[in-house]
Amino acid sequence: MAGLAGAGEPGAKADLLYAAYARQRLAAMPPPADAEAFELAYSLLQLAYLLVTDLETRIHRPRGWTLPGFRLMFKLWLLGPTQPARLAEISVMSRSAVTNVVNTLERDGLVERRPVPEDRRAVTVALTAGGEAAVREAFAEQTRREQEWFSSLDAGERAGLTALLTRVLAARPHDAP
Amino acid sequence: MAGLAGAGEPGAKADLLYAAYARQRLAAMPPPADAEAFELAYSLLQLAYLLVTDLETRIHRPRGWTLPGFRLMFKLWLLGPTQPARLAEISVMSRSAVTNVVNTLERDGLVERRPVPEDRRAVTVALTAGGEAAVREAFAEQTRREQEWFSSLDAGERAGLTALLTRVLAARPHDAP
DNA sequence: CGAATATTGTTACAGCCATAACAATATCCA
DNA sequence: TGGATATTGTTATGGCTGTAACAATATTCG
Repeated sequence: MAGLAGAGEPGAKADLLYAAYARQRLAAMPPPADAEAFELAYSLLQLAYLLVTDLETRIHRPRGWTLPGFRLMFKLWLLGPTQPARLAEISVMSRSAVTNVVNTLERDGLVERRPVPEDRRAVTVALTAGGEAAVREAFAEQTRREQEWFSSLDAGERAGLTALLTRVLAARPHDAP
Repeated sequence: MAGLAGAGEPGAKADLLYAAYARQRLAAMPPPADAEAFELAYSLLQLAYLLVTDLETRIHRPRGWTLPGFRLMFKLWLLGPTQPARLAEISVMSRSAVTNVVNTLERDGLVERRPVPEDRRAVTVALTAGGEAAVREAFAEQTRREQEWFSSLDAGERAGLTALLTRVLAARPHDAP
């Protein structure tokens, strides 16, 4: 507590001060406490959370859209009309989550559901013309903003970061999603 | 589409196949498309999402808790009784989100709200005995699981990954959260 | 062929998150 | 001192997420 209370620097971010403090406290604890594991997981989750929040509030919300909606539309943009079950699989999401996102996108005229003649249970989700325009517009802005976020790393460092993340992703625990 | 349709390997994860396909498609597009930026942001967000989902479903939900609830209790464990506004600040969350999480934790007897004599608007959130036991238990399990997730990297690589993430976090855009 | 099983999409429910508006209280400063 | 301003926590509303249950349809296989 005392370690954090000081926290004097004017531009200092509260989340970084907390992380440093937590790391130091955990380093003084016996196992299973693991200061390195904490710091890695914390920085990963925190960076992802901040990036998501930033993209959401800065790019998508002002247009009346959402980041999950954009990510789904982006997949449709690359893949063409796709069934919800397939979208859920490549997004590693539940089918009901896909249903919800598609509902709001459809309500706003960005995608449409089409029946599948060969399978009367199934449905295909497709971008409308408006949806495609929305994807193009948001995609350009989002790319620009992502570049800003990682501009503190040079190209080699960015490649190294991507490589490490990709390796962890590919080697994820066998009983993980 | 054709590039993804094949996707033959039995153990292949659909999200990784999609990422590889998207990267390849973007690489063939003119700017502002940026395949490297996409791959970096995608792998970061995807890894964070999968890790969060895994911790949530494997560790916290089975005990009737949630990951956001745990993260808040963990902060209380390190910091002691803390005001919601301060928790919101170090979590980079809205105050209403803190209110919601505290509500369910309080309902389940894991934390309690205490009035602050010096400021009649304010409140302090504190762990109960049950809450502290819950934190200790979940903390040990979560640390173990995090170690599993990153076991494909050696200690030096993990440190390098942490360093890169920390740098991006510290140098985040000035107008970002 | 037909019954058991699997798949598809949806709904109901609960939790988290954000924004906006609010009442209560505290602080500032003219 | 007292009115303007700021802060604190909560509520309302809407979107995303998961789990579980469901009806409709497809597939499997005895």
